[in-house]
Amino acid sequence: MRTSPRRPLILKRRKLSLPAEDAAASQRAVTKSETDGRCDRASIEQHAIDADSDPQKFPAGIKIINHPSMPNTQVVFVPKHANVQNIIAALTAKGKECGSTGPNKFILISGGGSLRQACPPGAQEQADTETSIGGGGFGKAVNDSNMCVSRKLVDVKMGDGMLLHTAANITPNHKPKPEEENSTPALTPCPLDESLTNIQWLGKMSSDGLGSCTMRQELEDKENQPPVPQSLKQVEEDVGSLPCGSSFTSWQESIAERPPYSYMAMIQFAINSTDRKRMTLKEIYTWIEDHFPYFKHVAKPGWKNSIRHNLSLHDMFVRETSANGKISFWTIHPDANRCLTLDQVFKPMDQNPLLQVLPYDPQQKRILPELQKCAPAGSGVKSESLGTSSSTERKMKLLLPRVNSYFVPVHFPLSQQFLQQPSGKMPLSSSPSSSASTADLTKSKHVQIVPKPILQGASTSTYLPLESTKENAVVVSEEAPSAVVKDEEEDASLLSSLKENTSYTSLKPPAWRKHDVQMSTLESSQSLSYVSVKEENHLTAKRDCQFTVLRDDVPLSTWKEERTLTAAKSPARKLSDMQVIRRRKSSSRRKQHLVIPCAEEPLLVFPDCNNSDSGLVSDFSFLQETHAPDHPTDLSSAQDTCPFKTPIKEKLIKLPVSSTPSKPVGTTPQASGSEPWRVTSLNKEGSLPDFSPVRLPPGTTLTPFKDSLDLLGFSSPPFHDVPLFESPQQLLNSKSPDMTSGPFTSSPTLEPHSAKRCSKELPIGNLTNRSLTEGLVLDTMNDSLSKILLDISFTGLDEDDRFDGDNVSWSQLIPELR
DNA sequence: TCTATTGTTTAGGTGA
DNA sequence: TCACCTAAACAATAGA
Ligand SMILES: [Mg+2]
Repeated sequence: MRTSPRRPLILKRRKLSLPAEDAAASQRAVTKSETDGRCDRASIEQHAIDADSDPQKFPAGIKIINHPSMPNTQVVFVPKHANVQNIIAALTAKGKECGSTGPNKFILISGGGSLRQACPPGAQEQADTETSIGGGGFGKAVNDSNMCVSRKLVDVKMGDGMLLHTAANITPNHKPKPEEENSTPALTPCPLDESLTNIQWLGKMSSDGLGSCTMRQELEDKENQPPVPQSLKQVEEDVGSLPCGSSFTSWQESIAERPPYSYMAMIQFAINSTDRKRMTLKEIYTWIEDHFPYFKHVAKPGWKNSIRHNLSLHDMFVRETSANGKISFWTIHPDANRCLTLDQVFKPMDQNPLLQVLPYDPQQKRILPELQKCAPAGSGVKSESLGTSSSTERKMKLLLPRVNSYFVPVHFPLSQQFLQQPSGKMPLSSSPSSSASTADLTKSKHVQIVPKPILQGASTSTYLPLESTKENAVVVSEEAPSAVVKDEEEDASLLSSLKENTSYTSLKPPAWRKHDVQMSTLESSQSLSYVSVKEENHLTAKRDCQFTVLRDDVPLSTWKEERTLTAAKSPARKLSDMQVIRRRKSSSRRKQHLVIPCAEEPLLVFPDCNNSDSGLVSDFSFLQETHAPDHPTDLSSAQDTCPFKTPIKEKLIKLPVSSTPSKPVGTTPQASGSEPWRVTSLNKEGSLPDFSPVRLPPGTTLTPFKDSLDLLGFSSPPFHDVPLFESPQQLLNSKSPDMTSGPFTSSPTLEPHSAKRCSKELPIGNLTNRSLTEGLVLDTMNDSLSKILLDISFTGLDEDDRFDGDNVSWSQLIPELR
């Protein structure tokens, strides 16, 4: 039935001959479940029974009663021994009874009682109250009369903050009147043929009842075996095992709901959830299963195949092996890693008004996960997806629009401190003479600039404006470190890293407060370094940086910072020991030759300004190491080293990355001996290789820049109308009017974030400008890519006595310019 | 040798 | 057309 993964799973309602079930047995079952002493079940049921002294009984002792307080809601008590068929039969029968006017929400309560195992007594009491009365947890049930989705979920508020997703609706788009609730079943037409049961969590289950977990696991090992449903109890246990006190999205709570993330996104989430930004395949499996019970309980085992497929297919996922070659770690290519984590994709809507206007991606039934945030723990914020069939119960607000823009973190090797604040706080104006208040600038200066260019054939490193409008543009290109340090400790730390994968760091409540982030030069270097500074803090990394403010090809300034690697804390360790072992393609099926660390890859130095620069290349280039190529082997195989080989991109840009006949190699002219992928990573539209799980539907334009894309051309000098900033202050005081009206202007907030090894993200110590982080999730890799927004903050310009307003010079800001 | 796991690649389908 | 999903073939590898 489910012919497409995008198609919601719908159980066709069938006429079921409800097997007569011994009422006594049913009652026994229920009673037994009550006497299991699991938290508040008895209380719940008792209360429910009190509210409805005549619960309807269905096969296997399933009882359905009206919710004591919630209209259109019924409580379904599922005895332990009831199987899925029983539940379906009961719901079907109930739905048939009530017809279109019947309750459209059902709260399923399993008789297993294991749900409450983890609940402390106090919490149980609370749960009892909330659940039975229906005011707390039940009250959160979404009851959107306008919702067009066919599924509604009812949360059962658990004692410790957990939410149990248990219910599904029966009648979509129908909000029965209260007086219709108890209508005689036989008297009303039954619309359930189309709708019953969009009960995904049931639908995924096979008809052969509830299999044992063990059996399921055995079969699950065979990836091509159909999934075996788990018992409700097991499911509930797993659900209950989710961390308490955290805010969960429905797919995190429910085994029924498939997470609205692509595999690629989930893999990124998984990998980025670790400090080292790497995971073994098994760890990825585990992480996904832990965070998305759907995959643990419902999804076919073939999802693992898909994971592997994605890992292999997408070039952003790079496999590295331990020094001994026995362990393969999957990492995200530093150029592609935006450090997407699960906690970044949702944020409380009430804390970011901007999000409320953010569009829903019509091309994705699933909400753009990367553009969403979830309510923080305990906030009680229930959200609902923006519009749509994805219809998660909670209100999901897009974090950022799927616009043709994204922020480019700019890493300044400044001795001055950085201060970043939400751009929305920034009274940036379109010109230095604007009304930007000094007071606002006192704390932070933001510059959001630079259109993201789409240029065909662009091949250089600097950003090009998409338009020759009046926008001020700052072009910043920076070399970012991209080395992956490997050493023998990898293996030793494997176990620990395995443990950390299950942490729920991503579930921490988003911090939507401003942070004045400061960093020293050293901190900057460390945090910016792709090497495992945190872990390998004996490394001190400097890197070449190029900072270019362009106007008509005139570089305002550039600097370079020499990057060195030293073994400060571990002198005994030689650099060679820390070489990245990255596989490259090989003839082997388990291909990918071992490659040298990125840090030692040939440096590609782009011209500071080049009309043909796409900016996209810069996006890569500034992330590259600038070491001299001390590994000729890597040089010789520059073509082969392109890790990005998404077929589409390859087809379009002929990236010489393929090791297969279907992926032509070497069709792209070598660009000055540099790694071609760094300079020719444009598809026909000039987009970046797609590292992003976020997709922007063609034609989507949320910023005014889009329309000016066609203004770009190779014949036009970049930043034709871009003023040249004489000073940082001027730069900071200037802002494109478009930006002020853009969707980003009010959103960014700061949140502590580990940013190492993340591209397009400005790590500042352990803190990262939230705006940058969020900006990273924007997909700029597709056709609609139109803009790059620079988010630059200069902290301390006002605090520092050395700086005197507009008198601040670049040389002051950048010591290298002196 | 067998099996399981892991990794790569191709192919086909679906929805927007 | 594209992104994404799913399935599958195939191979390398590790371990029993
Ligand atoms: Mg890959």
